[in-house]
Amino acid sequence: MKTIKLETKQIIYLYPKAPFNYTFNFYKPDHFPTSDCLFEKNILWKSFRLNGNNYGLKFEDKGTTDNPKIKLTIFSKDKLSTEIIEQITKELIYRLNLEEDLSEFNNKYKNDRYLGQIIKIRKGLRSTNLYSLYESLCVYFVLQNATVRRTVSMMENLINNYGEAIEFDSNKLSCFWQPEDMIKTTEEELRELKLGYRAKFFIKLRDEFLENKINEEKLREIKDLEQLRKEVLKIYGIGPASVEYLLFEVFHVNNGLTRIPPWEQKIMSRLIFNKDLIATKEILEFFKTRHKGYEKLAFHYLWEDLFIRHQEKSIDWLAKEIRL
DNA sequence: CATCAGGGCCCTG
DNA sequence: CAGGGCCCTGAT
Repeated sequence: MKTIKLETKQIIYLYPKAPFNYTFNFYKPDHFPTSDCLFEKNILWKSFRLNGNNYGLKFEDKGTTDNPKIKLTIFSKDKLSTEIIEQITKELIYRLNLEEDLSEFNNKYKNDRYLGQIIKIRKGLRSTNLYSLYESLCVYFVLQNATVRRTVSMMENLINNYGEAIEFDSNKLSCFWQPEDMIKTTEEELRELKLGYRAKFFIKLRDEFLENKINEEKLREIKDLEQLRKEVLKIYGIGPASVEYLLFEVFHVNNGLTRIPPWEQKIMSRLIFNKDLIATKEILEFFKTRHKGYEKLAFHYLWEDLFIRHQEKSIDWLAKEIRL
């Protein structure tokens, strides 16, 4: 894997719509570890690919929850044109969901028995995702039917074989591969990388992106939730479980929770009902009645808060559910 | 040494 | 719409 040094710097500032909690929107202890980002001392370094170019992003908090301001340093090989900077900015505003107005949600549930305390310390938490649609889909593939260790191993195999590495701001990070990096890749080759039955998903996904049959821009324009769901479910390898992640993380849809996968079921059973296992129907009903219109976002608040608390001080029952 | 479920999905009948 | 097959791994 070749390493590209990015030494040109460009600083810009991003102003998210308040409330926006910097730390809890960038610090994600629930995500499986990947070598494409690094979070330390409230700074996030992330490799970033746009239109075939590699960039290094460095995010720093320069504001408050009610008056948010993010300092972004873009590292690149060559000096960036104004157009490119605008393009990157626009893309980040979408992916980080910076224009989402959460005041109504945070106000509505500030006294909610389950969300109230969380909102108090983490208001402004929202659906954010620095990955492109293609990159997100690849992540959902390797999450399927696998525990953390296997997911990590599949991801590292893919990055080491098809990705690159960049060095910027004294950090070395790996970069996600893009569809064109897999142009000569065969299913057999992917099977050797221990991707198993998922191998054919990657081949089909590459082809559909290269033929522009999957177009992220066009999908973003679909405002009707059920139509969007129907459209993304057509993607080979994406079923009812992955589509829930996709709608919330990639397209920032806050409502419409329809399915709770087994692992989430166990954790929510304990967290909300203090029981070993509650029927998914009952969990869905919980969000539907209490947080109508914000089911997924409410789920996200509970989930993120739990994992942040776990990171700060280990929660025994949760530690047992995180299978390596 | 087997057998099996696991942060699911596709295909068949 | 139910159920079998699929890849690999660690647990039992």
